[in-house]
Formats: sequence, structure tokens, C-alpha cells
Amino acid sequence: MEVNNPLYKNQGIHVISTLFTIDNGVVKVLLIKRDNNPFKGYWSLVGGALYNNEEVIDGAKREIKEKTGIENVDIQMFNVFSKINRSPLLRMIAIGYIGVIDFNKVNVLKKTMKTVDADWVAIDKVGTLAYDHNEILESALEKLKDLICNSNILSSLYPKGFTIPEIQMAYESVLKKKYDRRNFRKKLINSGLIVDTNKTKKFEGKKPAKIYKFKNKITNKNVF
Amino acid sequence: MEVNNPLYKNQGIHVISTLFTIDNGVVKVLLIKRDNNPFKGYWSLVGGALYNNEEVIDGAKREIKEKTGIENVDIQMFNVFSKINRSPLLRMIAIGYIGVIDFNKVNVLKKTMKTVDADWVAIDKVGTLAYDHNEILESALEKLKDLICNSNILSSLYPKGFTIPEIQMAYESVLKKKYDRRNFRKKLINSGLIVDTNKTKKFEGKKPAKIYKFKNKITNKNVF
DNA sequence: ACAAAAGTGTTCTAAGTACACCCATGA
DNA sequence: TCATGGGTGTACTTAGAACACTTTTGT
Repeated sequence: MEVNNPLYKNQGIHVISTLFTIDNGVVKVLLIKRDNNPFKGYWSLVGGALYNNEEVIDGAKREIKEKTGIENVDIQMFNVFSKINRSPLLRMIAIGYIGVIDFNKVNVLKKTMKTVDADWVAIDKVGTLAYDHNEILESALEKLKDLICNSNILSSLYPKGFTIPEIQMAYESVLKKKYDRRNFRKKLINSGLIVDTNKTKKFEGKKPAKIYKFKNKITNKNVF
Repeated sequence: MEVNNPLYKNQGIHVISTLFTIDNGVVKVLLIKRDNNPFKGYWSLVGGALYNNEEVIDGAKREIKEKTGIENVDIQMFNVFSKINRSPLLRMIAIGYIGVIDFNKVNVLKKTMKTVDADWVAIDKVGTLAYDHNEILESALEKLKDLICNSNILSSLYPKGFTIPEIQMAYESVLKKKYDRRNFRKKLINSGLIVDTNKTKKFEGKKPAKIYKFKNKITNKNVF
């Protein structure tokens, strides 16, 4: 690699996180309003440019903290975005991260050094975002569907566990499908993703519901 | 993004392709021997630095062509590697691509501008590679297992189709498991990945075998 | 006792597992 | 006609889909 070849110059990496929550059956994504150019005044996903002294996932977490105040969020890489003009300043490659957060348990900063607003926005109410963030969001939504079927990604929404009926709402809102109560229960239970806690949760005038929680380690079953 | 912030300087992107083949039941990976520093004389996966005027996948394909002569290969992104000192020159992030090639149908250049040798190496005979390429290879092998179970990635090995017994060898060598002949057949057929071509292939002294081929479009079935 | 929502059960069908048997070929 | 390896079939078990019924609670 000839370091001085102009074809290698002026490149950088964006770390962009798509942070979802589920608010009363509505899937929402965390957006921030930019205070700087480019795209000043636009809403965008949470992220920024990677430092050259940090790993990608750490950069993503740093950006999340800087621009929203949120710490200790579990995120995972899901795609890469590299359209040549996706950023006007430098040639920037974006590494996309995805995470799920309980919106009740975090206090999102409305204003930071580089943002003037922040909000959880229902995914079908999202307008035109900065950069290629609409494309990143679409890709993240696909990945989210995959992850709730095959991982414990929703466990952050239910640190104390959940009842089957209440988590069914979450599945239905992400997957945009309705499921039979009884079959959903059976399927989720022998999916191997969750375990019974032997506790129950009482609702007024209703039969108490069993509380389940996600396993920490998910062993993914292979087709072959 | 303050473009002149030193934390953003000297970054680049590697596009690294892990190209597999299956040679008589042995899974092999295409390695090239470097003629330049860093890691001069080391074997490595196929790749190099991304240009700032090309998309990531196009850069990966350009590098494959430059360093092996292979064109028209199907590759897909599978992971990102970002250890801080993975490259000694600049801070380089690696985007990993994976592909499967029929080693009989390509003519791999033994020597190019930047390589002095190239070879298909059995995956359990691979030594210490340049950069973090051993780690990338491990990750690619995991992805390969996933892909042969859920996609038509092996179709490039069998452009004219394949018989069930011969492709079973391929599955067994990648997944490192043995399968019952009869059950493997049933499972692969109603996996939805392949279709019958109504042709047969004759072997000496044996019953002719039906030829199947992979579907072009795989509709992946969701758990929920 | 009643409504509301939780939990359990049944039947049918489709797919996975572990087997044994038959078929087409060339020597 | 025989060995070789390919193709088909059966019994058992397990999981998904479409259903109806019972249980616990507060009013």
C-alpha cells in the first residue's frame, strides 16, 4: 500500500447506531437533531466518525454516550454502507450497529455539544434523515426481525422478566404479524430462547401471569 | 466532524476476501504470498486497501482481480475487523467478504504486481497469515457453515448441477459432520434450496444419479 | 356470578431420526 | 449374477397450525 497514493487519502469511518425501543406496542428509533454541518438541522441516527485509537464497537458506544448520554448499551454490527457520496466531507464508510433499549430506563439528553434535540420516533413516522440514514434504518429493521426470532435482543426491555402475553405484543409490532395466543406461547417456550422464573405477575381482576426471562446464552440451532 | 482533528487522520479500509473451494472433500481457502511490506513473504487472504472512489464490494472484487486474476466472483460481506494495531502502516478497518469458487474453473495467477505466489490451501493446513487474517478466516468459516445451510452459496461449485451424494460430501466437509444418506437427501430436497433438473449423471457400474441444481432465489423462512 | 385475561389441551399435519429395502449399471 | 452405489419407503417421534376449554382474579 503506497500510503501517499491519493486514492487512499481522505477516508474515514462512521459508526452509526440504530437504537430501537418498543413503546406500548409501537416500535420506535432514537433520533438526534444535528447542530452542525453537514446536514445541520436534520434528524439522524446516533453516530459519528471513528477515532483512529478505538475499535469500531467502542467508537459506536462513545458516540452514543456523547450524543445521547446513554451508557452500557448492548449493540452489534449488522451491515456496512459505502455509497461513494454518502458523506459530503470525506469519503466515509459507515459501520451500522443495532441495539434495543428500554426507553423508560434511560434519560436521553435533549441537547449536547453537537445535537439540539433527541427523541424516540415511531418507525413509520420517520422523515428524511441526514446522510444515508434512512437506508441504514431500513436495513436495521430487517436485522431486528431476524434478531428477535433468534436471539435474546429484547431482554434489555425486560430486565425483570416478562409475561408471554406482554412480549407477544412486542413480537407482533416488530414482525407486523398477529399470532395465535396459544401457539405463540408454545413456540416461544420451546424456541429455547426463554426460561420460566417460577414467579408471577398480578394484574387487577385477571389471573396472575407467569414471568419468563431470556437466557443469557442462546445456542443457535443449525438446519443441518 | 472537524476534518483536521488528528483523531480522524490516517485511517483507511481494507477489503479482505476469504475465497473457499472444495477439492475432493477438502475445504480450501485461496491464499496469496505477499511481495511487499508489511508482511512481505507472508501468506495472506486476498485483499488490499479500498480506493476512495469505489464502493466496498467493488474494491473487494478489484483486489481479487488484481491479485489472483479471478473475475465475476460472487462475494458477500460477513464481518468487520477493527483491532487498533491490526495494520502497522495506518489505522485500517477491514471489511470481510466471503465467496465460494470452483477451483477447476479459474486460473489463479501465481504472480502479480504485488504477489509472488498463490494457492488453494486446506483450511487445517493454514499457517500464520499476514495481519489478522487468521482471525478473519475463522470468522469466515463460521459464516460459511451458516451460508451452506441457508443459501445457494455452493451453486458456483456446480454450474451444471450436482447429484445428492456428491454434494453431501461438500456439506460434510464444511460442517464436519456425517449424515445419513437417506435423511440428508430428504432434508436437502425439502429445504427449498434445490430443484430437480430431470437429468441424470452416469457412473461406471452404478445406477445413474439424478441431477439437482440450486434455485437462484432463496426465500428464507422465518422462525416466527 | 361474571367479565377479563391467563393458562392448558386436542387434533391434524409436516418434518426430523433411525432404520431396511429395491434398482440400474458394468464387469 | 454380482458388487457397487443411487434411489425409495416405513415407523416413530417431534414441532407447527387451528382450534376450545378451564383457571384465577377483582368487582
